[in-house]
Amino acid sequence: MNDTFRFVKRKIMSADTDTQAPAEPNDTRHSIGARKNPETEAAILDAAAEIIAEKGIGGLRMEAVARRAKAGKATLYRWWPTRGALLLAVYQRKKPHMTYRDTGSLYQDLLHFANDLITVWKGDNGLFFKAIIAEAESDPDVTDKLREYHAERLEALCAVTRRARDRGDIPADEDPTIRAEMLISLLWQRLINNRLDEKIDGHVRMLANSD
Amino acid sequence: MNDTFRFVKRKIMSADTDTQAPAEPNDTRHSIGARKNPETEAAILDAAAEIIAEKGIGGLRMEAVARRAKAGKATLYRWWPTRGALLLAVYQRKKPHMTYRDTGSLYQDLLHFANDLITVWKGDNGLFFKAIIAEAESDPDVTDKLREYHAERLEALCAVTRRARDRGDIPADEDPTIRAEMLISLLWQRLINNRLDEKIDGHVRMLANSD
Amino acid sequence: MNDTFRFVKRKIMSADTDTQAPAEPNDTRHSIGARKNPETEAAILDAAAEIIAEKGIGGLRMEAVARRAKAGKATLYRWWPTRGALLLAVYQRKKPHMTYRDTGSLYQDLLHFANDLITVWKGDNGLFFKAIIAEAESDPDVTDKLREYHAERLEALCAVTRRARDRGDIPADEDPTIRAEMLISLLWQRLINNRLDEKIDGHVRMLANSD
Amino acid sequence: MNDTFRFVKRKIMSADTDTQAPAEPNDTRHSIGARKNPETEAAILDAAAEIIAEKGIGGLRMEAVARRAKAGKATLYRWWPTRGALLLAVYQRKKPHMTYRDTGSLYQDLLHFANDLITVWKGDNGLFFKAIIAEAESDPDVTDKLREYHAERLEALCAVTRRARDRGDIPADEDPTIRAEMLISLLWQRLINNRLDEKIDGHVRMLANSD
DNA sequence: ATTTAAGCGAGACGGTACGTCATGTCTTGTG
DNA sequence: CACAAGACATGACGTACCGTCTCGCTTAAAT
Repeated sequence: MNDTFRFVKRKIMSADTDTQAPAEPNDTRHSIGARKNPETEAAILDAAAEIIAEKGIGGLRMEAVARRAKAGKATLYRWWPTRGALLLAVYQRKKPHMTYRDTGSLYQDLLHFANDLITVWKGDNGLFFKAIIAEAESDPDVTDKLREYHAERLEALCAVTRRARDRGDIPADEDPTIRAEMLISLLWQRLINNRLDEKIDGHVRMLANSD
Repeated sequence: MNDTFRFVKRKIMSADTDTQAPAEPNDTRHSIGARKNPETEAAILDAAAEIIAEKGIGGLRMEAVARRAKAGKATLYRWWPTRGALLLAVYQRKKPHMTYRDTGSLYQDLLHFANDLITVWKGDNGLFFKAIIAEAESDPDVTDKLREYHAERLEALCAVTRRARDRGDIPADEDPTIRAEMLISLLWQRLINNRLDEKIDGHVRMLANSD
Repeated sequence: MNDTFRFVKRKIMSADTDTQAPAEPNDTRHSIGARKNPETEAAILDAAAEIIAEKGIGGLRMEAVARRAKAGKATLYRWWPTRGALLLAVYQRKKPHMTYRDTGSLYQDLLHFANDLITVWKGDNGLFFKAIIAEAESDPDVTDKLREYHAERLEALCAVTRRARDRGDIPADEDPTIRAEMLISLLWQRLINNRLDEKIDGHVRMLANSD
Repeated sequence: MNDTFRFVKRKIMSADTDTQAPAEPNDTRHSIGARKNPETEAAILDAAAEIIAEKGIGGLRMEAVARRAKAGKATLYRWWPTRGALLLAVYQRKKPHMTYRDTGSLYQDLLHFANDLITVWKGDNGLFFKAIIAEAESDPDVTDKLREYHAERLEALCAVTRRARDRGDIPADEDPTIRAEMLISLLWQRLINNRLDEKIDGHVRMLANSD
């Protein structure tokens, strides 16, 4: 077999009205071999986060993410095949780390928790969390993840109410998850209704009252 | 210019009620003069309700509504210019009428309310309400309407807690909206997390405990 | 049914980095009702013709046609669902009208025909015809159409050879399509091999010789 | 950054030999040092030939070739940088060896040649040759190669017509390439139009007639 | 014997085009 | 003038290939 037909030559495309403009071919990212490029991942998650922050989850378009991240759509879909997956990945990066205090007073502990969460949610995080709630309506994966978040947060807050029960601040026969779930539910509702600014100390006091 | 070369190869459409239903071509609705035709409105809202029930709110397409209702898209957009507006109109027609009992016991009253609402939500209504919550994330009109619903329900439930306060079942200095809002928030959270089946009597008992 | 939910309001999109630039919304074509818009058809066929003339059939992209014609892709696909269909429609518009002379000399008649066709093919028409030949390899519709073209041209040219046979210029028992098909085949081969410039009078003379 | 949220929902691929064939994962080919591996070359050309035979040249994808040949895309592009180059290499391997007989009768010689070529083309070779004609429309290298093939075949067939002229079977002053080119052109046209089955003896007889 | 250099399978990457779908606007013809 | 019908420009969808790239490896030739 000879090499008669081996001729290396690339067709040069003349700059063209019809073919989509390839823009300037400057500092584009490249493959780093047969494995995921962390720079690409970061660029995509950053882009998605920016867009969600700007327009909410309803305005999150996969194309727009790829465009802003200067990534190919195939790359985007390779790692995050649905909008929900992308949304969750973004949220994961900025998931707030909540601290749960132990002041010896249930009222103080719950109030601190509530105020901390409200503070966090007044920034971008609230917008993201609302987006996840909205997406959960249609994406079962997001639904599951949302419930998982809820369970985690509930469990953490239960440590507070359990301490209170051990101290005798709330009835010994009451499930400590009850008051924790009530508080978290209240905060979800306030977030959804854009009512984070309204006062909650009355509610917290009610929850902290022994009986 | 003749059409010699126009030959259309149409792909076979998957049998889907909305996608291409010619149905019976008789009895088409017509204009009834220079005013809105109630038959048209009913047909559209029915169609929308059916589609939401079948595929959820994420599957609600204006085109599909028009097609199923045998209505023109222009007609549809004339009266319900956004998906949210249509959604709200549909919900308006099937909004549950809640009854608030007066048994003389706060625990019983709240439990009845909660169980009634849970029962309602386990049918289509819950799906619709979740859809509205999701849509509220991106449509300010829906957000407003959702808050309005919440306020209405809250006010109605407050009648219950106010009676309890008057009876002395809860502290006299406590805002009666507090326990009402807590209960409603709990139910929202349960709806969102698909946890309507879990028990709530412990929570209600806590809310009904006086001091 | 009240009109509580009827609120006409369009969301104004802020000019945006992510959403594809909508360009200037100047003199865009519009629908003219529930029927095909001839302006649109013309714009699309013009655009396709230009692109083929510039880059050949291999460079014909449906997207590029839509872009240049300022037409939607859906519109394009509605009327010309394949590249081949579009190609044929374009060719139809510029199909050369051949004239077949009757000089009393077979040689002269064939030579005129050949030179006329060569002249036509040296312009865009040859490029188009080559494109159709190429497309026929993969698109059965184009294959059929190409054969049909061939048959038409053959039939027309047969009138010339039939006259010659009646005159006794070629054997009475010879099928008149034979020499016609030979000449056309020769010209096809010359077109495909970019050899239209090479002389053909020797070939024509051979075909015109009685026997 | 963990991968908690990376969950890939892969669609079920339609069973297609090229699309995702892991096949036996053993005995992978390797480099044999700083030179081209003949096994690789064979595997690639075989794969390409199979695919063309199955789906035609329009269905020839570089990716599919690499996949089926279990070769890296870089390897493929290193040696055959364009589809046309690959196509030509494949054709080179199965290029029919034509025999040109000398029966002493021009009619018999031409008829044998024509029938031999038709027989060859009715197998895969015709498909390949049509593919090359199609590809020539857009790839100048293929155009050149095609013309070269044509010239070779023409020259070989000219030996036949030249003998006939020497015998006095055709006019002494006629270029022997003329009848050879006519016959080849006819066969090309028949191939392109899928008309290889139609009879050609009338045409050949005309070409064999002396004066 | 060790270094160097290239071939090789693998597959991620930035892209472009595909063909389909829904959007919201429009213009018709009918009643 | 409301209405059905549906064409239209727009743009996102998710998929498929393109041609380039880097990786980690294998082997043979050069040192």
